[in-house]
Amino acid sequence: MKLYNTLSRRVEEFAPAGDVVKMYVCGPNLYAPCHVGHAMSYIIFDVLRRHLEYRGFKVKHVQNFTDIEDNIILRAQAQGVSVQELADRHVRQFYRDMDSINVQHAHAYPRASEEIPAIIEIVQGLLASDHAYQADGDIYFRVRSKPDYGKLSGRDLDSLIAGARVEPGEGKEYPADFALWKAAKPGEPSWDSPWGPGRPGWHIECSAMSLKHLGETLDIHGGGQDLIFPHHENEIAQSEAHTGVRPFVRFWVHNGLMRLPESEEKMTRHLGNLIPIDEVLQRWGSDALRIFVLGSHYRSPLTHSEEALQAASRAAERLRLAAALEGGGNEPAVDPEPFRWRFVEAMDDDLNSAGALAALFDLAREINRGRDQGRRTDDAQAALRELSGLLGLTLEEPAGPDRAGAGPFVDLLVELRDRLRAEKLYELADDIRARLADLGIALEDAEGGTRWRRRD
RNA sequence: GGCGACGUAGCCAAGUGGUUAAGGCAGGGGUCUGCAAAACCCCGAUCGUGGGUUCGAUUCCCACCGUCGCCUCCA
Repeated sequence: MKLYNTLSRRVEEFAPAGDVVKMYVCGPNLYAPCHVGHAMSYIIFDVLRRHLEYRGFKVKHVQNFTDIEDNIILRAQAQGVSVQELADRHVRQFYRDMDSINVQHAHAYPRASEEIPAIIEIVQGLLASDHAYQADGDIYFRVRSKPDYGKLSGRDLDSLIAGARVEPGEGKEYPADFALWKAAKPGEPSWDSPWGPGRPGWHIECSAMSLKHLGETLDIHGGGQDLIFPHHENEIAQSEAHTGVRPFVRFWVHNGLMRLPESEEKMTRHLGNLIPIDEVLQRWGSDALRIFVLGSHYRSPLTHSEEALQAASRAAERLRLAAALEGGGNEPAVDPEPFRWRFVEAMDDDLNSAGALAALFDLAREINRGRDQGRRTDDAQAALRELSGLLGLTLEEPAGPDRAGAGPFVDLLVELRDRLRAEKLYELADDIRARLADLGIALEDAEGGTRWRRRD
């Protein structure tokens, strides 16, 4: 398949270097719960993984948790709990969120706090090779020791410094140097090291964890576009300086960011302009969220909106009904293969999920048409379910937990209404239908009997 | 200020140097239905503005306008 590589700024033909695709995706900082922006990113990499597997590649997927860092330490102190406790709480929430949006679990979820020895080893190596230096117990990476520093984000050191946003920093030799290890301050969690008690800087954890779990060269390293600089730039510098192996990553893949219509700024936790994952799920369901996300290209920014989710929700219903409704007959079967071909071709083209979805909707129409014509549709419906699954769609009705338990009562009303209709008491029957519609229950009088389903 | 991305029908959004510019949602008409719904059929785009390259550009180049991202924690 073809995949855009941030490093080359081009779409390239993708294949793993070995027999397994080594894929590392930057995970969340555990200082707060994830929001739909995270969901967007993890859905996209989930779909990338599913497609690679469909294409016959074996994928090893690793995602980290950041559980040492300024924000999480501050939050824990503010809430009067340990960093560990706060992190654990958000890890549990993370797994619930991933399950609810049908994201396949990674094969490993390393945590920074559990990889300290590996981190220390790398820092030692960088010190020994003069790529790093010590200043008051802090260790900094010497950015000027890497002539190609800036190659991922497309910037040179002069313009970085001229940008004036770089903090000169206490003991730094050079303003753009970044911390590998920070000396402990009072009250902070710390670990023993050859340089005294301290904790790792932010970027080094990913270098250590990817090296340990996947090796010196990754096939794919993913994350949001906001991580390109400085995080991923610094990872490259550290990792390549440490191992001497180039490239650290063969394909850098970055997703566009989600934003809110009011602010038109990206959604991010420190701005507080965010929407929790479960809020979207409870209202619209997982399939609607995925159709919303996958309906545009993964590298484009996406604006969160009620209208877009509403539209995606209706679209999900369309696919669900096409896959589920029975009928048809023994006329020649509907052939799903042309649609499968279109689907795969779109996905192969830099993960064009919008094009793949379009193929799915066309297949749905073909199924519906075939059913009207008395043709066999079971194979086509099976294909629709299978291909939907490659996008992580369940084609199941959203749970709607607030109405749980209402089912039997709706059944009762529907049954009573059917008797009214049999008596031709249409006014009453229509009134029941209208009142149920107000409550979010849609009725359909089909030949085999009345169907009902939830609808906003 | 530096680097980068985007601007396609009412809304969301693919895509292509040249036959009819995907798909979803919303809307209008029709078929079906007791009436609806679902489904099916039909209907909508001078592709931000102005130049340029070309036999021909929405697609390539330049300028401008607008929006956004990174340059600081960030998916």
